Amino acid sequence: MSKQLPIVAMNACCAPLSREPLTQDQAVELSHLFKAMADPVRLRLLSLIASHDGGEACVCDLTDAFDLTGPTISHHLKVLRESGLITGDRRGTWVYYRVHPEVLARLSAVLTTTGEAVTA
Amino acid sequence: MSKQLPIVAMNACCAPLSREPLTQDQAVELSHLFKAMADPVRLRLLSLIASHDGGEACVCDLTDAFDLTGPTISHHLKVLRESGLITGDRRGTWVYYRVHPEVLARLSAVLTTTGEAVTA
DNA sequence: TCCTTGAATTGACGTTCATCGAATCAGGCG
DNA sequence: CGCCTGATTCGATGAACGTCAATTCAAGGA
Repeated sequence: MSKQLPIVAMNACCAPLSREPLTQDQAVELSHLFKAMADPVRLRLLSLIASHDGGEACVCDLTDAFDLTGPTISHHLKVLRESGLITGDRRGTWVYYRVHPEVLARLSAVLTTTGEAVTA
Repeated sequence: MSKQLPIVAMNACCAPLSREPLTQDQAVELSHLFKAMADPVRLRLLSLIASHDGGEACVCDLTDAFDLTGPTISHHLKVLRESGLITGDRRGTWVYYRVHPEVLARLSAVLTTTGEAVTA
């Protein structure tokens, strides 16, 4: 399920915000990523996955960390998945998620205020 | 108008996402900032202001860059302002906006995937 | 084969959000 | 003072979003 990188994630994006104005297209592209992170539950999911041992976490672990129903967690994971921030991988009964570090790094680079370029 | 930094922006935030799981409070706090950037218009506003000569831009310039009405631009600027990403400063007839580089830098640091710490 | 457990999908409901037109506020100038 | 221009606020409307209960799907084990 969803092994490949969504297109949106790959060409995201551009020079640092403070360097030159974003084009309309770049802004739309970036907004999808920021929208995916614009929710406390998804931010915690992201950090739970990213900081988990082995760089991956099973849905069962994630669900326990919240006071929310399974379907809701599943929904948020889908949003993160479709934005290209994470990938899911079924192994037997369980599904494991891991983050795409390059995408996170790209976003980090876009927000950079110093002249530094972050090579992914 | 709104010269001081909103509280939300100042203690945002924390170790990199990949280092350790965010607390509920940290996630809520960060989500406000990401929500403010989760819109193409606001991203372009932010980059227009940040990359403008002298680090500031007048609302009149900003409005011209979009196919949107004045009130709509004003609304987006308010969202950015209340999130702590920018400040507005009235000088005579015109209002000039500039970004808070520290806040952007903080966000960038949170998304960092390498072990690097970015000192603001 | 059937049943059980983990995860995703569907459909519905209430809330939040982007956008606009109209009205209002803030300064400068005649 | 009265007007004009730039910017914000207010109120309304339609779309997008977060959440849940119920259902469906996937993979193992009896």
